[in-house]
Amino acid sequence: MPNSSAADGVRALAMKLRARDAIGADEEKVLLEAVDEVRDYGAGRVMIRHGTPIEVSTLLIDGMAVRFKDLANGERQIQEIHIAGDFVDLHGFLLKRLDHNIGAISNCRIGLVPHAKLKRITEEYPHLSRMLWFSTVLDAAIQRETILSIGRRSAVSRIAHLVCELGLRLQLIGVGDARRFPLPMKQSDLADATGLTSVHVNRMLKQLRDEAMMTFQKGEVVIHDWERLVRVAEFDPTYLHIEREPR
Amino acid sequence: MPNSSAADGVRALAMKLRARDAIGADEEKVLLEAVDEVRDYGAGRVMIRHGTPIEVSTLLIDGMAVRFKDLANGERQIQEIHIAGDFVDLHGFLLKRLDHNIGAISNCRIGLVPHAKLKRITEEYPHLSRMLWFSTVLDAAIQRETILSIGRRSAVSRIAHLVCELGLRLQLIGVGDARRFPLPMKQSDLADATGLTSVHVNRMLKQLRDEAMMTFQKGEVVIHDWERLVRVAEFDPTYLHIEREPR
DNA sequence: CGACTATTTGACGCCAGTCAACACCGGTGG
DNA sequence: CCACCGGTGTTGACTGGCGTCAAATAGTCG
Repeated sequence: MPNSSAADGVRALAMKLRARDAIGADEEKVLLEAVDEVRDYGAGRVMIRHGTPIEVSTLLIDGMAVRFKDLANGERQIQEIHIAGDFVDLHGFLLKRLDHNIGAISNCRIGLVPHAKLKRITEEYPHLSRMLWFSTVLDAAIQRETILSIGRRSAVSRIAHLVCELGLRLQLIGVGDARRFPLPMKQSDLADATGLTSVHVNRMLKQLRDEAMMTFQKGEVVIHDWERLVRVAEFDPTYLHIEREPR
Repeated sequence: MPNSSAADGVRALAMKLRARDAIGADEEKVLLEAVDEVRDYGAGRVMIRHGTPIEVSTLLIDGMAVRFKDLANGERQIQEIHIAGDFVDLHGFLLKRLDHNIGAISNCRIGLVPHAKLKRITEEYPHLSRMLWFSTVLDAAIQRETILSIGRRSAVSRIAHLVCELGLRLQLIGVGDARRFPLPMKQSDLADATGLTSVHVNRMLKQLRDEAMMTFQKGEVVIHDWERLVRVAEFDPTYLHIEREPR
């Protein structure tokens, strides 16, 4: 299990937000104080099940988690991939119950933030509230790009795009670099995230490897030709809104 | 062009929100006062182009609009369909520039709300702010369901699902009923919304017609067998969060 | 070493895409 | 009133990208 603390999770969140606007030390402190409890989940576990009323939101402190839904025939669709510093179900503060599941891809450590504390933040810290709001609309932007990927991009392109996005998001919280980063997903997870089958994901990964663009082995992505990967993915990071603006 | 007023748009928004929580007359008034200007756009026009910095948000007063992105090869993906009462780019308040385009499907009338006024709302009306926040996370929930549709549902199922969702959303704002509602989209629009081609959309519509589930002609949907349509779509409206809760 | 899970590869099938022709419909102008 | 026209919808024949099925290989943990 990870050995990070709530402070590490909040730090990752702050890094992510600071790429978009200034966050004061006081605001970071408010966030840290909002974390009530820390929990661990093993890889593969479902951390939150859809439909259950919730009164806390979940900050991912360490590990990789996903939001997903299942269909009756057992097919699964991953709707967003989350990394440390992501407030996985902050939207649950408004929704009161989730419409999807949240699963641990790798071993995960999470911090629980009671909605009562979030409510107090909305009443007392307007700017911080807006930044939390921002983080939910950023998630939505990422999900919209996923709609484009799955709806219109080819299989190779979808995988390339997913890799570009995750590489960039991980860099923002100080994990990995432009050429190499950890990705603890199975090929079947990638399939569920891209709307493909694991067999076809495997074929596309081979293609990307054969064409010397990138390698994905043993939970690590190595990018050999970022330029070409970006071109194949039609990756345009605008939707990640990496710009410091007063928000 | 439509002949509705800003008040009609705000009323639709209030109806939509009141299906999820109580909204006071005072709060509705604040919303109405936030609308600065009303504009019309003809069907097919692009109302907001991605990338341009924005300082107002757009309330759809009348008509049908979509968020969409294009790929280099000219393919288009519609990411969400909007109806009267939808705050089409409320998230632009936080994002400062949009990462997608907003287009008018039918003739549209919109109300412009300056971000300065939204900011004041976040500082003075916490509950209303949370409801606006809610409406952005509701959009995100709808977009997540779209990811599931496009990623894992069959072609017929995607179209059936889209129809079920729109029927329900329109009912909430008092348009149409459970058996019949207006849908001013072309088959090619449906294709762009479902990640299919217009030819295949046509075939699936024929199938739904032949099996006496629903008809879509001349901009109107008539549902003949709601039960069966829901089953084909695997439509579960939980994700629309139609429950009054203190938020 | 053995059991299990994940990855890899090949052969084959099908759902949806492509291409193309034709029908329909409302609008416009002679 | 009809000829024409552009946009949209409809249909058929054919193609192809990705899915399915299945078996072999590699990696992991006891």
